[in-house]
Order: sequence, then C-alpha cells, then structure tokens
Amino acid sequence: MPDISYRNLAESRHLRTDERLATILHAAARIMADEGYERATIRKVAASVGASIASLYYYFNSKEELLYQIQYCTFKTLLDNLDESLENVSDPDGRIRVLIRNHLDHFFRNLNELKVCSHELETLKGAYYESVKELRKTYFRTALGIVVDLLKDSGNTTLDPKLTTLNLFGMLDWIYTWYDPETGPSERKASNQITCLFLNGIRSPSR
Amino acid sequence: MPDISYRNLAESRHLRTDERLATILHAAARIMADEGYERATIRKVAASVGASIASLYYYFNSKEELLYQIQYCTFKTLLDNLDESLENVSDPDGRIRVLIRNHLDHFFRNLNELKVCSHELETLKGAYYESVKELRKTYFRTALGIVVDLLKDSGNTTLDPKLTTLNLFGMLDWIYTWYDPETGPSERKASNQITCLFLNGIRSPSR
Amino acid sequence: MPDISYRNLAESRHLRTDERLATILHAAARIMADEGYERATIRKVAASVGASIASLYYYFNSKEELLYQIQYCTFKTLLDNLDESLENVSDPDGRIRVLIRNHLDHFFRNLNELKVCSHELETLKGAYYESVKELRKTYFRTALGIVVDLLKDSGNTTLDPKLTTLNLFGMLDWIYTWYDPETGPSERKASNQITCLFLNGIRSPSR
Amino acid sequence: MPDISYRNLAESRHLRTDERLATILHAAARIMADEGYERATIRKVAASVGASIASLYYYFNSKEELLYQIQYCTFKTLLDNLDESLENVSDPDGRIRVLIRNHLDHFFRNLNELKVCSHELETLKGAYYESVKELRKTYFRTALGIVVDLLKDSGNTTLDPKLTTLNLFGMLDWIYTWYDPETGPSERKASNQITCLFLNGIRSPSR
DNA sequence: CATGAATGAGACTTCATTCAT
DNA sequence: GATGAATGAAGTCTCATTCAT
Repeated sequence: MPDISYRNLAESRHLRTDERLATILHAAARIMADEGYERATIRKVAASVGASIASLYYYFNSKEELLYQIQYCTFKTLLDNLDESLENVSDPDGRIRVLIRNHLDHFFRNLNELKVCSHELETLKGAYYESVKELRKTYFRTALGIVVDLLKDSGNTTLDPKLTTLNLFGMLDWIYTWYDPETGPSERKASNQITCLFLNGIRSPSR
Repeated sequence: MPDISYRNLAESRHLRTDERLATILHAAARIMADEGYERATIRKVAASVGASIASLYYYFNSKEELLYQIQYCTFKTLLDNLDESLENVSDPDGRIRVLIRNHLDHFFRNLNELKVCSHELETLKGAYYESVKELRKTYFRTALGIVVDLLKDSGNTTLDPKLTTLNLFGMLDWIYTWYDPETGPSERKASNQITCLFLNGIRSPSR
Repeated sequence: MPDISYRNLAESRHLRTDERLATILHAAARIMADEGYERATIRKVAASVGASIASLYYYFNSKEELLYQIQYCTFKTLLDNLDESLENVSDPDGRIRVLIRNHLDHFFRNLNELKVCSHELETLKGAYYESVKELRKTYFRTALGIVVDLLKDSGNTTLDPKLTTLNLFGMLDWIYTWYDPETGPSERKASNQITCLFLNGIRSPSR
Repeated sequence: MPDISYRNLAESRHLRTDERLATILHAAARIMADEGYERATIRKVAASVGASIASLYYYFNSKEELLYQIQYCTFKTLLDNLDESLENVSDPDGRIRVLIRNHLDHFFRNLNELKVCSHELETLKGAYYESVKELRKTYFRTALGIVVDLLKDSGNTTLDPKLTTLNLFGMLDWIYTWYDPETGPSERKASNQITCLFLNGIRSPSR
C-alpha cells in the first residue's frame, strides 16, 4: 500500500528544498522520456543532478513515487491553468480553442513530461494510479463537455462526441513523437494547424 | 554489431518451427504492450508459451532481436498490404481511404503490436533501429504523398502537408490508448469517424 | 565416476571414424589452447570442424572426456617415442639430448597440445586425472633418472637432481608461451640453445 | 571500451576500503589460480571473503577488471621493487642475481598471482590487455638488457640473448607448477639452484 | 552417423533500497 | 541534508547435454 505523500510545492516554505525537488523531477522526466521508466535508473538521475543516490531518497520514498510526482504535478498544473483560462469564455468555439492552446502551450514546453505521462500511467499502482487517473478523468470530461456543445452548435450528428474527443487528444498528444523544438515548425504554427484541422473536421458534416 | 537474421515466415518451409516463432512473437508483443519492453521478461514470455527460457533463444539471439522481429514483421506486412491495396486506386480521396482502412484494419487486430511499435522504436539500436526506421520512413512517405495530392485537389493551402500527415497518424495510432475490442465501438464505426473527421478537416478550408 | 573409454586410434579399424576423431581432437586442442578449457565451447569445436553439436557426442561422451583424450594421446605418444629413441643410447649425455630433442620435436609441432596439457591437467577429475597423472609421472621419472646419472658423471654435487629436472622442464615447456612457428627462430636453433644452456649449467660446477 | 580505473592502494587514504580491496584481490587470485578464470565465479570470491556478490561490484566494475587489477598490481609492484633494488648494483652478475632474487622472492610468496598472470594474460581484452602487456614488456626488456651484458662479459657468443632470457623466465615462472611452500625445499635453496644452473650455463661456453 | 530442438543449471551483472555515520 | 557501503532479488544469456527422428 503506497503511502502517498505528495508535497505541494506551492505551499511549502522550504524554498531551497523545493527548488531542488523541481530540478530532480525535471531531470527524472527527461531521463524517463529518453529511456523509459525501467531503464531510467536512480543512478542516472543522481548523476544528472550531481547528487549521490542515497541523497535522492530524501526527496521521494521510492522510484514509483518519483514517477507519481511527475505525473501528478503535470496534470494538476494543466488542469488548474485550464480552469482559470476557461473562466471568462463561454462559447464552445472559444472554449475549445482555449483548451487546445492550453494543452499545447504546456506540453510544447514539457515534451518529456507528456511522453512520460503517455507511456507510464499504468506503471503506477494502487493509490498512485488512482490519484493520477482521477485527474486525467476530470481533464477528459472537461474536454468532452466542450466537444459535445461544439457538435450540437454545428448540427453535426455524424460524429460521436467521445470518439471525437479521443481523436482530438490523439493529435494533441502525438506531438511528443515528432515535435522538435530545435528544427520543427513554430509552436504557434503547429498549434494553429491542429485547431484548424479539428474545427473544420467538426463544422462541416460530410454530405 | 547485431547480426540481423530476420526469418521470413512466409517463405520458409519449416512450418512447425515458424509457427512456433509466430506464436512467440505474438505472445511477446502482448506482454511487451502490457508491461513495456523492460518489464516484459523472457521468463514471462517463456511461461506464456509454455516453453523453457533457454529454448526461446533458439528462435532469437537476444531480447532486442525479439523486439526487432516484432517491429519488422509489423511494418513489413503493413507496407506490403498497403502497396497491394493501392494498386488499383488512383484518386487521392480513394487512396487516403485505403490507407486509413489498411492501417486500422491491421492495428485494430494487432493493438499490442501497435503499442509496442509506438513505444519501443528507439529501444532498438544500430542496425536493428535503422532497419525498422527505413520501413517506417517509406510508409510515412507514401502517406505524405497522398496527403499532398489531397490538399492540392481541395485547393487547401492553409494546411501544411507534413504536419497534416503527422496529425492523421496521431489519430490513427492513438487508438492503442483507448480502443477496447470487448467494450468499444465497432471497428467500422471507429474507422469511419476518423476518416470523416480527417477528410472534412481537409476539404473545407476555414473561412 | 567417469567411464573412461579411450579409443586407441592405432588399433581401430574404422579409419574414417578415427581420422575424424583426430581432426576433432586437433581442432579442440587449438580452441582450448586459444581460449582455455571453459571458454572452448562444444559449439565452437563443432563449428570449426563443420559438424553439428550433437554429432560430436558420437566421438566423446562428455567435454571432459574430450580433454582427457587430448592429454592422454599427447603423453602416450610422447612416452612411446621416447622409449623407442632411448633404446640404443646408453650414455647420460646422449640420453638427455635424446629426451630434449624428443620433447621439443613433438611439442614444437603441437604447441596447442602442450599448452592444454600445461594448463588443464587439474581440470580432469577422478579416473581421468589419475590416468594422465600416471603417464606424466612415468615420463618425469625417466627424465629424473637421466639427470641423476648426468650429475653423477659431472661430479656435480651442488645441484639437486629433482629441482634440476623441474628447471629443465621449465625451459622446455615454457616454449608454448613464446615460440611462434611463423616468426620465431628455427626449431633447431631453439632446441640447441636449451640443450647448450642446460648441459653447461650442469657440467661445470660453480668454482 | 573498458574504463580502467586502477586504484593505487598505496596512495589512497581510505584505508578501510583499500584493505578490503586488497583482501578481495588476494582471495580472487587464489581462486583463479586454483580453478582458472572462468571457473572462478564471483560467487566463490564473495563467499571466500564473506561478502555478498553485489557488494563486490563496489570494488570493481566487472570480473575482467578484477582480473586486470590482480595482474596490474602484480607487475607494478614487481617492477617498482626491481628498479629500486637495481639502483646500487652495476655489474651484470650482481644485477642478474638481484633480478632472480626479486622475481622469486615476490612469487614464492605470491604463487597464485604468478599462475594467474601466466595463464590469463590473454583473457584480458582491449585497454586492459594493453596496459598489462606494456608493464610486462618493460620488465622483460630490463631482464634482456642484463642478459646481453652478461653474455658479453662471459665472451659467450653461442647463446642468443633473447632466447636465453626466455629460458631463464621458463625456469623462474615454472615454479608455480611444482613449488609447494609446505613440503618443498626452502625458497633459498630453490632460488640458489636456479641461479647456479643459469649462471653456469651462461659462463662456460660449450667447447 | 547426424541433427534440430529443447532444457536445467548457473554465470555475470544491475537495480532499488537501506542504514550507520 | 548527505553519502559510502552493502545486499537480496531478479534479469539476460550461455552452456553441456539429451533425445526423437
């Protein structure tokens, strides 16, 4: 039974410690994205942040908890930002644009976390798994709600809302397989392309 | 330097042996999909096909070669089938429908292989990696060619062909994260939804 | 308890089979000399003679027996030849020259066997070990007898016969570490040098 | 590419750790001498020093590095001692006596290391091999230089210096095959016998 | 005589984790 | 807060050997 002891970075007053934790989480995400959870050894994480292996255990109780913190932080932040940005937008078209922008803004800057979350959700067990699953479910439901409204507004009865939302996330999340901040298109262009393809796909029911 | 010795199942005459290899590849794909390459131990593969660990090494020289055979077979079959199906279709709309159907027909029936190929390409090194990479590049170029024609025909100058192709594969490949043969929608329905969303998205340039 | 079933090559009438056995023994000796007994796998021996692994077991019952045959043949031949050559020589000086020549003649042409016999005597267990040990003891006693006579004739009371014999074999057997049939001195020269150094060392007691 | 990280025992200040390393090297040498490198399992070494298998890997990175450390330490010490002892001796006769004494003093007390170095040089690969090879070459050249002078002084033109040096080492190194500290002659006697046999062998050219 | 296929045993090695300091 | 040293568990792979064909 894992003892979840997630440390809320924002609330803590030990800034030095929490900056260090953030550094560790980021380094771990990079290594886990590059090599997968299993191949991402604690040893490599320690080396990449210039610490001893043993000292890392001050910041997390197990390798699984390290993975949990990465995933939890990612979705917590994503969801909090989304809620805030949606507050003043009410039309479905505007809301879906906010969601897409929020998602891509976050993950273009955190491709490693995106990859880790995509690959390693089911690596978590028990309470860790449930905790992250819950956040993701909430996030998906928000998106689904917007898509439902959008299809209604377009009079589109061909597309199934749930499948359409899944396909949207397919395009959004797939970016971790191809986006390269160095050589790729601008984030803005990539973002616009997906928005455009998706909204057109929805708006005009096939005759 | 890995000595790649891919055995072409179709051409071999040692049926008994090759059927056994196919069984092993399938079992391995299932376990690797469920648990990831690293956690998918040879022991588990052996147990799942009712063989001793050592005897598996009669069929592949290393765990990496096992992964390679899974990926190579998958893309070789996919590509061969596609080439055959495209032979008698010349209009871009028909060709993209063939590609989507071919892709989904294959992977709805081989979700494990899809997941393994998606997650573990870069687990392969050296010649193994290059060999699979080459097949995938060929496959992508075929799709890209069709999308280019499609955009031209639609007079759509907004969408970038390469990004559009990547987004298409985002929707197509993402199915491994949500499709459930037991409880999900029919393959036909899921397939139609993606085709519809994509073709509409392309056809009608945003006003 | 190993069942020693040494096949006497000379007496057998299955020439084809025995030629094959000789080929195998020679190939095995080469590989064992190069890599040591443990690293010299049956697989490598099989490959080097172009046979399947299983078929080798027709010629010996175990890897240890293979090693035994190599060692037994080597010392049996060496000893038989020595006895024959010594028959007509009675003075110690002549007899020691015969022994040195016999030893070097044989081993310059069978360096691999010399190395294997030097390194792997104690790899043999039980009856195998005793059998070879017996031959070697007989061989050593013959040499020791000659050295005793030689020291007596020289009036040399400084040197201990047994130690002197051991030192002689040190020089004789050490050749496997440095003699190279391709680039080294002629066998004749190398042989003369040892004979010269040893006989002078014995003949002239230090002041 | 092995990363050779030889720890100089003498210079380190972590006495506890280095004493432990020395203990391990010694135990490993004994087992490798008794059974050969391949049969000398890490398990046996661990058991013989009362440690877990995994903990040994704190002291070396691979079994091959363990073998390397044994060989490197042996020849480094031997060579350093020789250089020191030769410093104040200039006549060839004295110098060869110093060399013989140094060699035998060291190896009578480290017969296991002598056997391991004799049998397993070529078990080392790449940088490990080159490193030890270099030391041995230096050691041999020192001996050869002395023998050259010695032969010159004796007016002996019969003997080839290189072959003579090789034969000397044959007698010196062969001791690992027969010397028994329990039942054998005194080291002093054994040492004198070799010195005597060799110097006489050289001094009096055969008529 | 020959061999394809199989297997139990056991080797080296790595890893997450702990704990005394 | 930090870390050197240690370890049980487990993984991949190789090997000698067997046996039905």
